[in-house]
Amino acid sequence: MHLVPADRADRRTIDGHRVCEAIEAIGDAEHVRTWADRFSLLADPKRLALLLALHRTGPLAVSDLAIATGMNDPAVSQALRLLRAAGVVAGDKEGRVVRYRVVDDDVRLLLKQCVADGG
Amino acid sequence: MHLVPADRADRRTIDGHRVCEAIEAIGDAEHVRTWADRFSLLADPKRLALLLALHRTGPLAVSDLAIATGMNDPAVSQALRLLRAAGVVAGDKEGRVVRYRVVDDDVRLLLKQCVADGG
DNA sequence: TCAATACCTGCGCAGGTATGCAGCTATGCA
DNA sequence: TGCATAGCTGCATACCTGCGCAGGTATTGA
Repeated sequence: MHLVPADRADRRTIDGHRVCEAIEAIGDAEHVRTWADRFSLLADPKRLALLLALHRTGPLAVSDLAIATGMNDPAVSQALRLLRAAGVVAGDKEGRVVRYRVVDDDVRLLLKQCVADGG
Repeated sequence: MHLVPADRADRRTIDGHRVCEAIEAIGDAEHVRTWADRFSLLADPKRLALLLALHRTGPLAVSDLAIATGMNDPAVSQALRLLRAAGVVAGDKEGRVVRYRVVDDDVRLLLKQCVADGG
């Protein structure tokens, strides 16, 4: 198999066959980017705290999240907007209160793994 | 239980008891930060590609990783330095070749989950 | 000793991102 | 209608981060 793109086919390799395996292992670039973006959403302590709270406690209002995490309301709101735009959380409006919950299964698994580690 | 710190105990809550649950759910701040940092390491497509290659293919040399990912050597080297400093990968020197491998079990689980999703 | 290879490091630039502040909209209640 | 509350948005600032370039170290082989 010649999986090495033409623009770098002339470079010297150490373990030639392994390079092809590695390219195969990495897989589709789009898939990698999707997961990198997912990890990026969890890479901020504030956002991760919000998600952990939502994951383990269930639907929570914005201002309650703000009190629980020590953030101010706009900061929570913006974090949730980001997560909502990515399809990770969804909000249910009840009067003037919006309760958010986690709706992404992949993220749920990641959070579960995070909780399993002595959390 | 009064888990709400004094500096924000006077703020009005929507679901008072849930705030305490949420604080408990978030857990230790140090733990959250540790995981956020972990996720941060996987949040870059290039780094994630490197880790996927190492995870699925086994020990690989720096220049082979560079060819497989399309990065240039210094970029790979710097990414590996970051991962090495975080204890995620380790390098075995053989003459002038250094082969890296994944050594962090938590990260391995995350990568496995990433691979499991149609990768 | 000289040259080539494999890898590492420091530096500077460009681009992205979090954060605080002020102000806005919408709902509930009297 | 008037007012307080819940949440959202825009903007400016400071910060972080990835990336390429140039140059340095260590090992191999002639």
